[in-house]
Amino acid sequence: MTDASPRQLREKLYEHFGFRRFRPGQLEAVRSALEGHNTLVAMPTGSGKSLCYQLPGLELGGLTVVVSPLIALMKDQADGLRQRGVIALEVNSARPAVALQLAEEALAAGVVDFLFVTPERLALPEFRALLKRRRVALFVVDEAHCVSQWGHDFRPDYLTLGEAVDDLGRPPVLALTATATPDVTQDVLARLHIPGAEVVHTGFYRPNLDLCVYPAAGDGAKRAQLLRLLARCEGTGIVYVATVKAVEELTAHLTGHGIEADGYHGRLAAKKRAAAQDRFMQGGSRVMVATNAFGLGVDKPDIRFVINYHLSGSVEEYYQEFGRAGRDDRPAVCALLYDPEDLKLQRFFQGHRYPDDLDLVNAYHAVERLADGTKAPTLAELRAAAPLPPTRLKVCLALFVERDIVRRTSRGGFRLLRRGLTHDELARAGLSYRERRELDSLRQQRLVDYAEGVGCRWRRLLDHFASEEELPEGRCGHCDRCDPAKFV
DNA sequence: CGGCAAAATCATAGGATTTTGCCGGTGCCCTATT
Repeated sequence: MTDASPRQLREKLYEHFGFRRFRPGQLEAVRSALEGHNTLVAMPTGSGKSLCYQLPGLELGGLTVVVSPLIALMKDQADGLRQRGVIALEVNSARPAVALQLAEEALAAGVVDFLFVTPERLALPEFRALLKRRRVALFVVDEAHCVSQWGHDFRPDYLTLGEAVDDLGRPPVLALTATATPDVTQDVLARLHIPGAEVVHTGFYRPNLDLCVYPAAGDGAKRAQLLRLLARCEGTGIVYVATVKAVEELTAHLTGHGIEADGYHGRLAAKKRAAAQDRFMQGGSRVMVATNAFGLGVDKPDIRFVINYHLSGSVEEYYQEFGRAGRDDRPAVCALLYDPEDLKLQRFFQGHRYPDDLDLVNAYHAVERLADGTKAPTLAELRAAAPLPPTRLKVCLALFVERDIVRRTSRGGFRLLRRGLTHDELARAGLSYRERRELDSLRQQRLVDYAEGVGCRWRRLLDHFASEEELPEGRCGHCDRCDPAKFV
Protein backbone atom coordinates (compact mmCIF):
# COMPACT_ATOMS: atom_id res chain seq x y z
CA MET A 1 0.00 0.00 0.00
CA THR A 2 2.36 2.69 -1.16
CA ASP A 3 0.22 4.99 -3.24
CA ALA A 4 -3.12 5.24 -1.50
CA SER A 5 -5.17 8.22 -2.55
CA PRO A 6 -6.77 10.49 0.05
CA ARG A 7 -10.08 8.97 -0.89
CA GLN A 8 -8.91 5.42 -0.28
CA LEU A 9 -7.44 6.52 3.02
CA ARG A 10 -10.75 8.07 4.02
CA GLU A 11 -12.41 4.75 3.28
CA LYS A 12 -9.91 2.99 5.49
CA LEU A 13 -10.57 5.56 8.18
CA TYR A 14 -14.28 4.82 8.03
CA GLU A 15 -13.71 1.09 7.96
CA HIS A 16 -11.48 1.00 11.03
CA PHE A 17 -12.69 3.93 13.11
CA GLY A 18 -16.08 4.96 11.76
CA PHE A 19 -14.98 8.55 11.06
CA ARG A 20 -15.83 10.23 7.77
CA ARG A 21 -12.98 12.70 7.67
CA PHE A 22 -9.50 13.24 8.97
CA ARG A 23 -8.64 15.98 11.41
CA PRO A 24 -5.83 18.38 10.53
CA GLY A 25 -2.49 16.67 10.03
CA GLN A 26 -3.79 13.13 10.31
CA LEU A 27 -3.96 12.42 6.61
CA GLU A 28 -0.40 13.62 6.02
CA ALA A 29 0.89 11.60 8.97
CA VAL A 30 -0.94 8.41 8.04
CA ARG A 31 0.10 8.67 4.42
CA SER A 32 3.75 9.30 5.25
CA ALA A 33 3.85 6.29 7.58
CA LEU A 34 2.08 4.04 5.06
CA GLU A 35 4.55 5.04 2.39
CA GLY A 36 7.29 3.82 4.68
CA HIS A 37 8.80 7.20 5.49
CA ASN A 38 10.25 8.05 8.86
CA THR A 39 7.90 10.68 10.24
CA LEU A 40 7.63 13.03 13.19
CA VAL A 41 4.15 14.30 13.96
CA ALA A 42 3.65 17.29 16.24
CA MET A 43 0.05 17.95 17.18
CA PRO A 44 -1.67 18.86 20.44
CA THR A 45 -2.90 15.97 22.59
CA GLY A 46 -6.59 15.39 22.14
CA SER A 47 -6.48 16.16 18.45
CA GLY A 48 -6.27 12.53 17.41
CA LYS A 49 -2.62 11.64 17.60
CA SER A 50 -3.24 7.97 18.39
CA LEU A 51 -5.06 7.51 15.13
CA CYS A 52 -1.89 8.56 13.30
CA TYR A 53 -0.16 5.34 14.32
CA GLN A 54 -3.17 3.05 14.74
CA LEU A 55 -4.46 3.37 11.20
CA PRO A 56 -1.09 2.69 9.54
CA GLY A 57 -0.44 -0.11 12.04
CA LEU A 58 -3.71 -1.78 11.16
CA GLU A 59 -3.25 -1.29 7.43
CA LEU A 60 0.36 -2.42 7.24
CA GLY A 61 -0.41 -5.65 9.09
CA GLY A 62 2.34 -7.40 11.00
CA LEU A 63 3.77 -6.10 14.23
CA THR A 64 3.61 -2.48 15.34
CA VAL A 65 5.84 -1.67 18.30
CA VAL A 66 4.78 1.34 20.37
CA VAL A 67 7.24 2.84 22.85
CA SER A 68 5.39 4.64 25.61
CA PRO A 69 6.73 6.54 28.64
CA LEU A 70 4.07 5.59 31.21
CA ILE A 71 2.55 2.27 32.15
CA ALA A 72 -0.83 3.95 32.67
CA LEU A 73 -0.66 5.43 29.20
CA MET A 74 0.14 2.07 27.62
CA LYS A 75 -2.79 0.52 29.38
CA ASP A 76 -5.26 3.13 28.10
CA GLN A 77 -4.13 2.75 24.53
CA ALA A 78 -3.94 -1.04 24.58
CA ASP A 79 -7.39 -1.28 26.21
CA GLY A 80 -8.81 0.93 23.49
CA LEU A 81 -7.39 -1.26 20.74
CA ARG A 82 -8.45 -4.50 22.40
CA GLN A 83 -12.01 -3.24 22.62
CA ARG A 84 -11.98 -3.16 18.85
CA GLY A 85 -10.83 -6.75 18.63
CA VAL A 86 -7.20 -5.99 17.86
CA ILE A 87 -4.47 -8.05 19.52
CA ALA A 88 -2.60 -5.53 21.65
CA LEU A 89 -0.16 -6.52 24.40
CA GLU A 90 1.74 -4.59 27.01
CA VAL A 91 5.12 -5.50 28.35
CA ASN A 92 6.20 -3.75 31.54
CA SER A 93 6.95 -4.38 35.19
CA ALA A 94 3.31 -4.06 36.21
CA ARG A 95 2.39 -7.20 34.29
CA PRO A 96 2.44 -10.52 36.14
CA ALA A 97 5.09 -13.06 35.13
CA VAL A 98 2.48 -15.31 33.49
CA ALA A 99 1.27 -12.49 31.25
CA LEU A 100 4.84 -11.73 30.20
CA GLN A 101 5.42 -15.39 29.38
CA LEU A 102 2.25 -15.46 27.27
CA ALA A 103 3.27 -12.24 25.53
CA GLU A 104 6.59 -13.80 24.65
CA GLU A 105 4.88 -16.83 23.14
CA ALA A 106 2.40 -14.72 21.22
CA LEU A 107 5.27 -12.68 19.81
CA ALA A 108 7.16 -15.77 18.80
CA ALA A 109 4.03 -17.10 17.11
CA GLY A 110 3.66 -13.83 15.22
CA VAL A 111 0.06 -13.16 16.20
CA VAL A 112 0.51 -9.77 17.86
CA ASP A 113 -0.73 -6.60 16.13
CA PHE A 114 0.39 -3.95 18.62
CA LEU A 115 3.06 -4.32 21.24
CA PHE A 116 3.39 -1.58 23.86
CA VAL A 117 6.72 -1.34 25.64
CA THR A 118 8.70 0.99 27.85
CA PRO A 119 12.10 2.22 26.65
CA GLU A 120 13.64 0.44 29.64
CA ARG A 121 12.23 -2.88 28.53
CA LEU A 122 13.35 -2.34 24.98
CA ALA A 123 16.90 -1.69 26.20
CA LEU A 124 17.16 -5.16 27.75
CA PRO A 125 19.29 -7.42 25.52
CA GLU A 126 17.08 -10.48 26.11
CA PHE A 127 13.97 -8.60 25.11
CA ARG A 128 15.67 -7.02 22.12
CA ALA A 129 16.79 -10.48 20.97
CA LEU A 130 13.23 -11.79 21.18
CA LEU A 131 11.94 -8.89 19.11
CA LYS A 132 14.73 -9.13 16.56
CA ARG A 133 13.36 -12.44 15.39
CA ARG A 134 10.16 -10.72 14.22
CA ARG A 135 9.79 -8.31 11.36
CA VAL A 136 8.56 -5.03 12.75
CA ALA A 137 6.22 -3.25 10.34
CA LEU A 138 6.12 0.07 12.19
CA PHE A 139 8.09 1.46 15.12
CA VAL A 140 6.18 4.13 17.03
CA VAL A 141 7.57 6.48 19.67
CA ASP A 142 4.72 8.09 21.56
CA GLU A 143 5.37 11.35 23.45
CA ALA A 144 8.61 11.57 21.53
CA HIS A 145 9.76 14.79 23.19
CA CYS A 146 10.63 12.52 26.14
CA VAL A 147 13.63 11.36 24.11
CA SER A 148 15.08 14.85 24.35
CA GLN A 149 13.48 15.98 27.60
CA TRP A 150 14.16 12.88 29.70
CA GLY A 151 16.82 10.92 27.83
CA HIS A 152 19.80 13.00 28.82
CA ASP A 153 19.28 12.91 32.55
CA PHE A 154 16.21 11.24 33.95
CA ARG A 155 15.51 8.18 31.81
CA PRO A 156 18.63 7.46 29.81
CA ASP A 157 17.19 4.34 28.21
CA TYR A 158 15.45 6.77 25.89
CA LEU A 159 18.89 7.33 24.39
CA THR A 160 19.11 3.68 23.34
CA LEU A 161 16.04 3.81 21.08
CA GLY A 162 18.15 4.67 18.04
CA GLU A 163 20.15 1.47 18.55
CA ALA A 164 16.89 -0.44 18.90
CA VAL A 165 15.69 0.96 15.57
CA ASP A 166 18.92 -0.19 13.91
CA ASP A 167 18.76 -3.56 15.65
CA LEU A 168 15.22 -4.21 14.45
CA GLY A 169 16.29 -3.74 10.85
CA ARG A 170 15.32 -0.09 10.53
CA PRO A 171 11.54 -0.33 10.22
CA PRO A 172 9.72 2.92 9.40
CA VAL A 173 9.67 5.09 12.51
CA LEU A 174 6.73 7.25 13.52
CA ALA A 175 7.43 9.70 16.35
CA LEU A 176 4.48 11.49 17.94
CA THR A 177 4.61 14.52 20.18
CA ALA A 178 2.56 17.51 21.28
CA THR A 179 5.30 20.12 21.22
CA ALA A 180 8.55 20.48 19.44
CA THR A 181 10.72 23.48 18.79
CA PRO A 182 13.09 23.08 15.85
CA ASP A 183 16.01 22.19 18.14
CA VAL A 184 14.02 19.58 20.10
CA THR A 185 12.80 18.08 16.82
CA GLN A 186 16.38 17.83 15.59
CA ASP A 187 17.54 16.23 18.83
CA VAL A 188 14.72 13.67 18.74
CA LEU A 189 15.38 12.75 15.12
CA ALA A 190 19.11 12.41 15.74
CA ARG A 191 18.62 10.19 18.80
CA LEU A 192 16.19 7.96 16.92
CA HIS A 193 18.66 7.71 14.02
CA ILE A 194 16.15 9.14 11.54
CA PRO A 195 17.72 12.52 10.70
CA GLY A 196 15.88 13.07 7.44
CA ALA A 197 12.41 12.20 8.67
CA GLU A 198 9.37 13.99 7.38
CA VAL A 199 7.91 16.45 9.86
CA VAL A 200 4.17 17.03 10.04
CA HIS A 201 2.83 19.64 12.39
CA THR A 202 -0.53 21.23 12.80
CA GLY A 203 0.46 24.56 14.28
CA PHE A 204 0.68 26.01 17.75
CA TYR A 205 -1.84 28.82 17.85
CA ARG A 206 -4.86 28.10 20.03
CA PRO A 207 -7.16 31.13 19.84
CA ASN A 208 -9.46 29.84 22.58
CA LEU A 209 -6.66 30.14 25.15
CA ASP A 210 -6.28 33.55 26.79
CA LEU A 211 -2.69 34.13 27.90
CA CYS A 212 -1.80 36.42 30.78
CA VAL A 213 0.99 37.11 33.22
CA TYR A 214 0.54 38.56 36.71
CA PRO A 215 3.67 39.84 38.41
CA ALA A 216 3.47 38.61 42.01
CA ALA A 217 6.42 38.56 44.38
CA GLY A 218 6.32 36.06 47.21
CA ASP A 219 3.71 33.67 48.52
CA GLY A 220 1.41 36.28 49.96
CA ALA A 221 0.94 38.13 46.70
CA LYS A 222 0.66 34.91 44.75
CA ARG A 223 -1.96 33.39 46.98
CA ALA A 224 -4.05 36.54 46.85
CA GLN A 225 -3.78 36.66 43.07
CA LEU A 226 -4.58 32.96 42.81
CA LEU A 227 -7.74 33.32 44.87
CA ARG A 228 -8.81 36.28 42.74
CA LEU A 229 -8.30 34.26 39.59
CA LEU A 230 -10.12 31.24 40.95
CA ALA A 231 -13.05 33.40 41.95
CA ARG A 232 -13.26 34.69 38.40
CA CYS A 233 -12.64 31.48 36.47
CA GLU A 234 -15.34 28.97 35.82
CA GLY A 235 -15.09 25.21 35.94
CA THR A 236 -12.12 23.04 36.78
CA GLY A 237 -8.44 23.59 36.21
CA ILE A 238 -4.83 22.94 37.15
CA VAL A 239 -2.48 24.96 39.32
CA TYR A 240 1.12 24.03 38.58
CA VAL A 241 3.78 24.52 41.25
CA ALA A 242 7.45 23.59 41.20
CA THR A 243 7.86 21.52 44.36
CA VAL A 244 6.18 18.72 46.28
CA LYS A 245 6.08 20.85 49.41
CA ALA A 246 4.30 23.64 47.56
CA VAL A 247 1.69 21.14 46.39
CA GLU A 248 0.91 20.13 49.97
CA GLU A 249 0.84 23.67 51.31
CA LEU A 250 -1.18 25.21 48.53
CA THR A 251 -3.72 22.39 48.50
CA ALA A 252 -4.29 22.95 52.22
CA HIS A 253 -4.52 26.69 51.69
CA LEU A 254 -7.15 26.40 48.97
CA THR A 255 -9.13 23.82 50.90
CA GLY A 256 -9.05 26.23 53.83
CA HIS A 257 -10.70 28.81 51.60
CA GLY A 258 -13.50 26.48 50.70
CA ILE A 259 -12.15 25.49 47.30
CA GLU A 260 -12.25 21.81 46.43
CA ALA A 261 -8.63 21.04 45.67
CA ASP A 262 -6.58 17.88 45.27
CA GLY A 263 -2.82 17.57 45.25
CA TYR A 264 -0.74 15.52 42.85
CA HIS A 265 3.00 14.85 42.72
CA GLY A 266 5.44 12.05 42.01
CA ARG A 267 6.05 11.15 45.61
CA LEU A 268 2.43 10.24 46.33
CA ALA A 269 1.65 6.57 46.78
CA ALA A 270 0.34 5.05 43.56
CA LYS A 271 -3.16 4.58 44.96
CA LYS A 272 -3.49 8.18 46.13
CA ARG A 273 -2.20 9.43 42.82
CA ALA A 274 -4.73 7.43 40.87
CA ALA A 275 -7.51 8.50 43.22
CA ALA A 276 -6.63 12.20 42.88
CA GLN A 277 -6.47 11.92 39.10
CA ASP A 278 -9.78 10.04 38.88
CA ARG A 279 -11.52 12.61 41.07
CA PHE A 280 -10.25 15.43 38.91
CA MET A 281 -11.08 13.73 35.63
CA GLN A 282 -14.64 13.08 36.78
CA GLY A 283 -15.14 16.62 37.96
CA GLY A 284 -15.15 15.70 41.65
CA SER A 285 -12.56 18.32 42.56
CA ARG A 286 -12.35 21.77 41.11
CA VAL A 287 -8.61 22.40 41.26
CA MET A 288 -5.67 20.07 40.82
CA VAL A 289 -2.57 21.45 42.48
CA ALA A 290 0.31 19.58 40.90
CA THR A 291 3.97 19.38 40.00
CA ASN A 292 4.90 18.54 36.44
CA ALA A 293 4.26 14.88 37.31
CA PHE A 294 0.67 15.64 36.34
CA GLY A 295 0.36 15.97 32.64
CA LEU A 296 1.18 13.09 30.32
CA GLY A 297 -2.02 11.33 29.41
CA VAL A 298 -4.24 13.94 31.03
CA ASP A 299 -6.86 14.30 28.36
CA LYS A 300 -9.73 16.12 30.02
CA PRO A 301 -11.44 18.26 27.41
CA ASP A 302 -13.05 20.86 29.68
CA ILE A 303 -10.14 22.25 31.66
CA ARG A 304 -11.07 25.94 31.93
CA PHE A 305 -7.87 27.30 33.44
CA VAL A 306 -4.22 26.45 33.96
CA ILE A 307 -2.41 28.68 36.42
CA ASN A 308 1.34 28.44 36.82
CA TYR A 309 2.17 29.44 40.36
CA HIS A 310 5.89 29.06 39.63
CA LEU A 311 7.92 29.53 36.51
CA SER A 312 8.38 26.40 34.39
CA GLY A 313 11.76 25.26 33.13
CA SER A 314 11.34 26.44 29.57
CA VAL A 315 8.88 27.84 27.05
CA GLU A 316 8.30 24.30 25.75
CA GLU A 317 7.40 23.00 29.18
CA TYR A 318 5.19 25.99 29.81
CA TYR A 319 3.39 25.50 26.51
CA GLN A 320 2.84 21.82 27.32
CA GLU A 321 1.40 22.74 30.71
CA PHE A 322 -1.02 25.48 29.74
CA GLY A 323 -1.86 23.59 26.54
CA ARG A 324 -3.87 21.14 28.63
CA ALA A 325 -6.56 23.81 28.91
CA GLY A 326 -9.50 24.14 26.55
CA ARG A 327 -9.16 20.98 24.50
CA ASP A 328 -12.88 21.29 23.80
CA ASP A 329 -12.07 24.52 21.90
CA ARG A 330 -14.08 26.57 24.37
CA PRO A 331 -12.42 29.58 26.05
CA ALA A 332 -9.91 28.95 28.82
CA VAL A 333 -7.52 31.09 30.85
CA CYS A 334 -3.77 30.41 31.04
CA ALA A 335 -2.11 32.55 33.68
CA LEU A 336 1.44 32.78 34.91
CA LEU A 337 2.16 34.21 38.36
CA TYR A 338 5.57 35.68 37.73
CA ASP A 339 8.28 36.23 40.31
CA PRO A 340 11.87 36.42 39.02
CA GLU A 341 12.98 34.82 42.31
CA ASP A 342 11.50 31.52 41.11
CA LEU A 343 14.28 31.29 38.57
CA LYS A 344 16.62 30.14 41.29
CA LEU A 345 14.88 26.83 41.78
CA GLN A 346 14.97 26.07 38.08
CA ARG A 347 18.64 26.98 38.07
CA PHE A 348 19.22 24.46 40.79
CA PHE A 349 17.46 21.75 38.76
CA GLN A 350 19.54 22.67 35.76
CA GLY A 351 22.76 22.76 37.77
CA HIS A 352 23.29 19.03 38.22
CA ARG A 353 21.26 17.73 35.36
CA TYR A 354 23.97 16.46 33.05
CA PRO A 355 27.27 14.65 33.55
CA ASP A 356 30.27 16.89 34.14
CA ASP A 357 33.90 16.19 33.25
CA LEU A 358 34.55 14.33 36.49
CA ASP A 359 31.56 12.03 35.90
CA LEU A 360 32.85 11.20 32.43
CA VAL A 361 36.35 10.50 33.71
CA ASN A 362 35.00 8.28 36.48
CA ALA A 363 32.72 6.37 34.13
CA TYR A 364 35.47 5.96 31.55
CA HIS A 365 38.00 4.73 34.10
CA ALA A 366 35.53 2.13 35.32
CA VAL A 367 35.14 0.77 31.79
CA GLU A 368 38.87 0.89 31.22
CA ARG A 369 39.57 -0.95 34.47
CA LEU A 370 37.04 -3.73 33.84
CA ALA A 371 37.41 -4.11 30.06
CA ASP A 372 40.40 -6.42 30.09
CA GLY A 373 41.33 -7.73 26.67
CA THR A 374 38.14 -9.03 25.13
CA LYS A 375 35.99 -8.72 28.21
CA ALA A 376 32.96 -6.44 27.88
CA PRO A 377 31.73 -5.52 31.38
CA THR A 378 28.00 -5.43 32.03
CA LEU A 379 26.09 -2.46 33.39
CA ALA A 380 25.82 -4.15 36.80
CA GLU A 381 29.60 -4.64 36.95
CA LEU A 382 30.24 -1.06 35.92
CA ARG A 383 27.72 0.20 38.42
CA ALA A 384 29.61 -1.52 41.21
CA ALA A 385 32.93 -0.14 40.00
CA ALA A 386 32.09 3.45 39.11
CA PRO A 387 31.58 6.06 41.84
CA LEU A 388 28.56 7.76 40.27
CA PRO A 389 24.79 7.32 40.48
CA PRO A 390 23.42 4.58 38.19
CA THR A 391 21.36 6.93 36.04
CA ARG A 392 24.30 9.25 35.56
CA LEU A 393 26.47 6.29 34.60
CA LYS A 394 23.96 5.27 31.93
CA VAL A 395 23.99 8.75 30.43
CA CYS A 396 27.81 8.67 30.30
CA LEU A 397 27.77 5.26 28.64
CA ALA A 398 25.23 6.43 26.07
CA LEU A 399 27.55 9.31 25.25
CA PHE A 400 30.52 6.93 24.91
CA VAL A 401 28.48 4.74 22.58
CA GLU A 402 27.50 7.72 20.46
CA ARG A 403 31.14 8.83 20.23
CA ASP A 404 32.38 5.32 19.37
CA ILE A 405 34.40 5.18 22.57
CA VAL A 406 32.60 2.01 23.63
CA ARG A 407 30.25 -0.33 21.84
CA ARG A 408 27.26 -2.12 23.32
CA THR A 409 27.41 -5.84 22.60
CA SER A 410 24.31 -7.84 21.78
CA ARG A 411 24.53 -9.45 25.21
CA GLY A 412 24.45 -6.17 27.03
CA GLY A 413 28.15 -5.70 27.67
CA PHE A 414 30.22 -2.60 26.97
CA ARG A 415 33.28 -3.17 24.80
CA LEU A 416 36.01 -0.58 24.98
CA LEU A 417 36.97 0.70 21.53
CA ARG A 418 39.34 3.49 22.52
CA ARG A 419 41.71 2.93 25.39
CA GLY A 420 43.84 5.56 27.11
CA LEU A 421 41.75 8.67 26.46
CA THR A 422 43.02 11.70 28.34
CA HIS A 423 41.02 13.99 30.56
CA ASP A 424 40.97 16.59 27.78
CA GLU A 425 39.67 14.16 25.20
CA LEU A 426 36.89 13.09 27.55
CA ALA A 427 36.07 16.71 28.32
CA ARG A 428 35.75 17.30 24.60
CA ALA A 429 33.32 14.40 24.34
CA GLY A 430 31.35 16.02 27.15
CA LEU A 431 31.19 19.33 25.37
CA SER A 432 27.73 18.49 24.07
CA TYR A 433 26.48 18.44 27.64
CA ARG A 434 28.15 21.71 28.43
CA GLU A 435 26.38 23.18 25.41
CA ARG A 436 23.14 21.59 26.49
CA ARG A 437 23.46 23.19 29.90
CA GLU A 438 23.91 26.58 28.27
CA LEU A 439 20.97 25.89 25.99
CA ASP A 440 18.82 25.07 29.02
CA SER A 441 19.58 28.36 30.68
CA LEU A 442 18.87 30.12 27.41
CA ARG A 443 15.52 28.35 27.25
CA GLN A 444 14.78 29.46 30.77
CA GLN A 445 15.63 33.01 29.76
CA ARG A 446 13.19 32.78 26.87
CA LEU A 447 10.40 32.11 29.33
CA VAL A 448 11.50 35.13 31.36
CA ASP A 449 11.40 37.15 28.13
CA TYR A 450 7.88 35.87 27.58
CA ALA A 451 6.84 36.93 31.08
CA GLU A 452 8.47 40.36 30.88
CA GLY A 453 7.82 41.03 27.20
CA VAL A 454 5.58 43.91 26.18
CA GLY A 455 4.36 42.57 22.82
CA CYS A 456 1.65 40.06 21.94
CA ARG A 457 2.22 36.88 23.95
CA TRP A 458 0.94 34.54 21.25
CA ARG A 459 3.20 36.19 18.66
CA ARG A 460 6.17 35.59 20.94
CA LEU A 461 5.28 31.94 21.43
CA LEU A 462 4.76 31.34 17.73
CA ASP A 463 8.10 32.96 17.02
CA HIS A 464 9.70 30.74 19.64
CA PHE A 465 8.39 27.64 17.90
CA ALA A 466 9.53 29.12 14.59
CA SER A 467 5.93 28.88 13.46
CA GLU A 468 4.88 30.89 10.44
CA GLU A 469 1.25 31.05 11.46
CA GLU A 470 -0.29 34.44 10.89
CA LEU A 471 -2.22 36.41 13.48
CA PRO A 472 -4.81 38.95 12.35
CA GLU A 473 -2.96 42.26 12.01
CA GLY A 474 -0.15 40.84 14.10
CA ARG A 475 -2.33 40.91 17.22
CA CYS A 476 -4.26 38.03 18.69
CA GLY A 477 -6.84 39.57 21.01
CA HIS A 478 -6.25 36.60 23.28
CA CYS A 479 -3.56 37.89 25.61
CA ASP A 480 -3.19 40.59 28.23
CA ARG A 481 -0.92 42.61 25.95
CA CYS A 482 -3.37 42.82 23.06
CA ASP A 483 -6.47 43.26 25.19
CA PRO A 484 -5.50 44.47 28.70
CA ALA A 485 -9.09 45.27 29.66
CA LYS A 486 -9.96 41.60 29.55
CA PHE A 487 -7.46 40.75 32.30
CA VAL A 488 -7.77 42.82 35.44
C1' DC B 1 23.08 27.80 43.50
C1' DG B 2 21.01 30.30 47.38
C1' DG B 3 17.75 31.17 51.04
C1' DC B 4 16.58 30.18 55.51
C1' DA B 5 16.91 28.34 60.15
C1' DA B 6 19.39 26.33 63.70
C1' DA B 7 23.71 25.85 65.89
C1' DA B 8 28.12 27.49 67.09
C1' DT B 9 31.05 31.22 68.32
C1' DC B 10 32.66 35.16 70.89
C1' DA B 11 33.60 36.82 75.30
C1' DT B 12 32.48 36.82 79.67
C1' DA B 13 26.17 35.88 80.70
C1' DG B 14 22.59 38.55 77.19
C1' DG B 15 22.86 39.10 72.57
C1' DA B 16 24.92 39.87 68.21
C1' DT B 17 27.58 37.73 64.54
C1' DT B 18 29.32 33.87 61.95
C1' DT B 19 29.11 29.11 60.49
C1' DT B 20 26.84 24.98 59.28
C1' DG B 21 23.11 22.14 57.50
C1' DC B 22 19.29 21.36 54.76
C1' DC B 23 16.23 21.46 50.81
C1' DG B 24 14.61 21.71 45.97
C1' DG B 25 11.05 17.37 39.67
C1' DT B 26 9.82 14.09 36.23
C1' DG B 27 9.32 7.00 36.20
C1' DC B 28 10.78 3.02 34.75
C1' DC B 29 12.55 -1.43 37.32
C1' DC B 30 13.93 -4.85 40.90
C1' DT B 31 14.45 -6.58 45.58
C1' DA B 32 13.73 -7.20 50.34
C1' DT B 33 10.36 -6.88 53.92
C1' DT B 34 5.61 -6.97 55.99
